Amino acid sequence: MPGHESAITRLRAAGYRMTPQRLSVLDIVARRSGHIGADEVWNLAKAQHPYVDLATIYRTLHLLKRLGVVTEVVIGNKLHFELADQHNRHNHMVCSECDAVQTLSPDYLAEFSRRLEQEFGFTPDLDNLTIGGRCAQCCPEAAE
Amino acid sequence: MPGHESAITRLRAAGYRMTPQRLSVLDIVARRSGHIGADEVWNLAKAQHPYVDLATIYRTLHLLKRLGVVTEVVIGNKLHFELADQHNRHNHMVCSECDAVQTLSPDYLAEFSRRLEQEFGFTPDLDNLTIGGRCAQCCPEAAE
DNA sequence: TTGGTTGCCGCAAATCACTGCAATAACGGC
DNA sequence: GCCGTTATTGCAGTGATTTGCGGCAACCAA
Repeated sequence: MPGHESAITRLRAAGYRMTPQRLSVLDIVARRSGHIGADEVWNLAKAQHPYVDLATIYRTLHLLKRLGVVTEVVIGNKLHFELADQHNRHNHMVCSECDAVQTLSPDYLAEFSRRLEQEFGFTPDLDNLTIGGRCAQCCPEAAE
Repeated sequence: MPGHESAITRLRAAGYRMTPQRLSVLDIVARRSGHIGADEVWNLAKAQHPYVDLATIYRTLHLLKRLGVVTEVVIGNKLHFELADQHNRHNHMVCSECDAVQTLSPDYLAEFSRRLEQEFGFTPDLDNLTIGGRCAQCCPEAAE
């Protein structure tokens, strides 16, 4: 529930309209602690509002992402989203074998990010950065 | 042309068979300096071998990626591939606005990678890591 | 409240990537 | 060179996400 007001304000300020569909999506993502798949958002949204289209879910999630209200996590071949909490920013490490997700403090990326900006003028989108690789359990090293 | 031999050897050593389709894909990616889209690989492959299926292209590219022969670059919502050159490793920074691609020395990520491995046992797949963000031209800062 | 503007939604189709399965062909052994 | 084993291919879906379009409704101004 909290976070809605500021998100609605931000939406309006940017010239967007508030609709029941957008409220539903916002509410669903906000209630969930942690990431949630687009399909799951859709299922929950349909319960509140029978004829919501999946395309609307995606468009809304992308809009909220652009506004910085939610962040995107790439897990396997699916997109997940979670409420962007300024007080608890974090990145994700996703295992390409087992899809396990670990969170990571952005402090680990601060120095790297600073250099990209200074040396290349490139502003990395750290909020939505997912790092792929192998977790400790699936690491080839552990298998041998 | 160069790079084929070692790739073929590696394929055989791992118990895979060499087929005309795989040779085509390998040849196409090797001739191209820089990244190439899966659809473009397909078009070029069809010229050499009329009935190649797109599924075969994807399967072959994924196989070559697993063997470390090619690396993957995510550009927009499409996958691109390029020959993995051990003497010229690099990462990619892709602008989410204009899809411009810049290369980046992996040195920038070395320290970061080392910490992930030491502190979490997580082995990031740096060879296939694409960093999204805004390039200098598209950066919001530059617009204001 | 009403009317006009214009952004948003549902629908359908397109796109890109991937998978299951039966037929095919590569490769080692004879 | 021929044969059998079995990895690989082509084909025909399936899954996830995106886009075009016409109608609808949120919002602003009067």
